[in-house]
Amino acid sequence: MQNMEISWAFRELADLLEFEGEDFFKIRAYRRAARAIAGLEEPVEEMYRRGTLAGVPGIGKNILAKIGELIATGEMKKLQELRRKWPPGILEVMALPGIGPKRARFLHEQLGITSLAELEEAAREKKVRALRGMGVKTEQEILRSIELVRSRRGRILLPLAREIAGEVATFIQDVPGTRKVAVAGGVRRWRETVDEVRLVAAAEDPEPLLNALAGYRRVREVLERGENRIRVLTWWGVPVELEVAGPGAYGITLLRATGSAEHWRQLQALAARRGFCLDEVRDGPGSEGVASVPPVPGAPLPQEEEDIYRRLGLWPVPPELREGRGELELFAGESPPRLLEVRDIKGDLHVHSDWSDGANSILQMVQRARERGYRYVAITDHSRSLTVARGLSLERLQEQHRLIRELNEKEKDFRILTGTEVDILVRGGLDFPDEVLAGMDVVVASVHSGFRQDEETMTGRVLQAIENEYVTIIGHPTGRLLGEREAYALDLERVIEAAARHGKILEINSSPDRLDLNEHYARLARDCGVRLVVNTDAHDLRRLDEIPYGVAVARRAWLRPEDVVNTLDLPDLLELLGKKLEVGGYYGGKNS
DNA sequence: GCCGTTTTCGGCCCGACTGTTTTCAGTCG
Repeated sequence: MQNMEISWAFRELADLLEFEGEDFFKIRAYRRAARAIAGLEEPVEEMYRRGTLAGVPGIGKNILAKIGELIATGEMKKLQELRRKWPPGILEVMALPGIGPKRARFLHEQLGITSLAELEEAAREKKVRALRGMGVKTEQEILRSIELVRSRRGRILLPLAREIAGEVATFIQDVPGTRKVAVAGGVRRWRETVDEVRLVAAAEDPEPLLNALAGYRRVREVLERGENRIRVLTWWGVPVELEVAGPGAYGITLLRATGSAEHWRQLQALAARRGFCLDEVRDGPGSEGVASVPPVPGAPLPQEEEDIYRRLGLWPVPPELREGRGELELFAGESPPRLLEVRDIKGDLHVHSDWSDGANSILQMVQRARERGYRYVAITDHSRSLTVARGLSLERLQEQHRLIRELNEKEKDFRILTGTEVDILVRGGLDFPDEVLAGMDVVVASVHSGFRQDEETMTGRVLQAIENEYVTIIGHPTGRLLGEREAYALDLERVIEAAARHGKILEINSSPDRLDLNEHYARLARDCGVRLVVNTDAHDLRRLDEIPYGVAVARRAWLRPEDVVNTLDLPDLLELLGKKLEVGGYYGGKNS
């Protein structure tokens, strides 16, 4: 059993117990265990067998026993009981913004609500507003939330999609007859969210591969099947489509299956102008290899994507850029553009530690950053107002910075930058006074409160932060949480314009549920002369490794290394930040 | 539920906001 499945089981257990009104701390313990399991780097099964699982914080006697049960039987009795007891739809109701366990329970008791559809009907019939403690506003809010949930239904975040794609691809790779297999579709293009996983394989005979996938243990049902294509619904509720191409048609099949549809259409048009024909590879015998770019007499059929691009007079277009937004022109020049790559990143300027709500110590985060090949990392814990995140008081902040200066004296070839993620307060202004901010290397200013303010107010808050001379970076500028929370009302064009004017850096937050700024605004910002930074906002070691998600956003925004400040070497970065290079002693604030 | 040179029992996550009330319950970050 995979870590993810075990983690999910505990999450579901926690959700159902919450609906039942079980003790808050017990629920939190299950959630913590779920997170801990998801964050493990080794397979839980192995750790369980070796006896090392008991040492993981958050996993005690009881949870360990439940994990043992899951590993041995594939089931958890307690969870099964709860699943029998409550209809599955109640969890969706409880997940609605504004609806928690109490209200979900209340709606269930009063109106017999067991699903979103039933809740929607009740709200439309104005039955919700009649309940004690609810009114017209709540009812309308419920209808709006249901609509939002509907619009994103079936879409999943990239990390899960990549995990599914990787697992199924590995499985197909091992099927006898498979020559090669690749991930295609939106996953390969690094889209923010996807609604399916697409794979392309090369084999002489598609049959064994299609059969294998149809019988794969994580496949719930076969949705469609053709001669060389199969679409299945997986255990995760995500459709997976596998297309098998004959060896001669692999490249073109992969190209088409990667998309986007618009990119493919433009390629076809370009091919037509050059007297080629990019055909669909169709189902059915005889179609393999017909897939064409044929008419260069004597030339071999292009086997790989790259060959097809070259035949069309283009540099191979990286998958992230294949959106039909002008990339063909970009890659038609004398030399291909040099886009940002993960290996260009020399440090992370937004990282949390266990001084606030991070899970790991400064030294652990630094060690991991070193392992990634970074030359610097900024420790930017939360500021004092964010009490839920154990925001640092002035005293603790200064203590932390003293510690960092000491640590830096021992570090060679690496620099820990002092910093803060300072709250942009509800009524404007920052959570630390200027003279404190002045003494730090990196000041990330972010909004964590008052999300529902109107656009004018919110934009004013952010502009005020940009105008503060000690702020270096605006963190996760729009505050969106993919699939959970819309961006707050913000006039981003004014923000970008102000950032350009004041020389402030805008963040591309790599957290896969944020990706904030998104590719469109990142590109706009760059075009307006704003520098960007790709940060992880990591709260634990593993999340330091999420940098490729942010880099993918940057690439989809066509950013080059020089557009992104954390590709700079330390001296150049410090110069940009207006800081001196020498180690220690540069913490010049009044409070040092 | 987990955890512990403050404890094997009693802490763990608190303050603000919202919509509903007319003093508060529920939700959220």
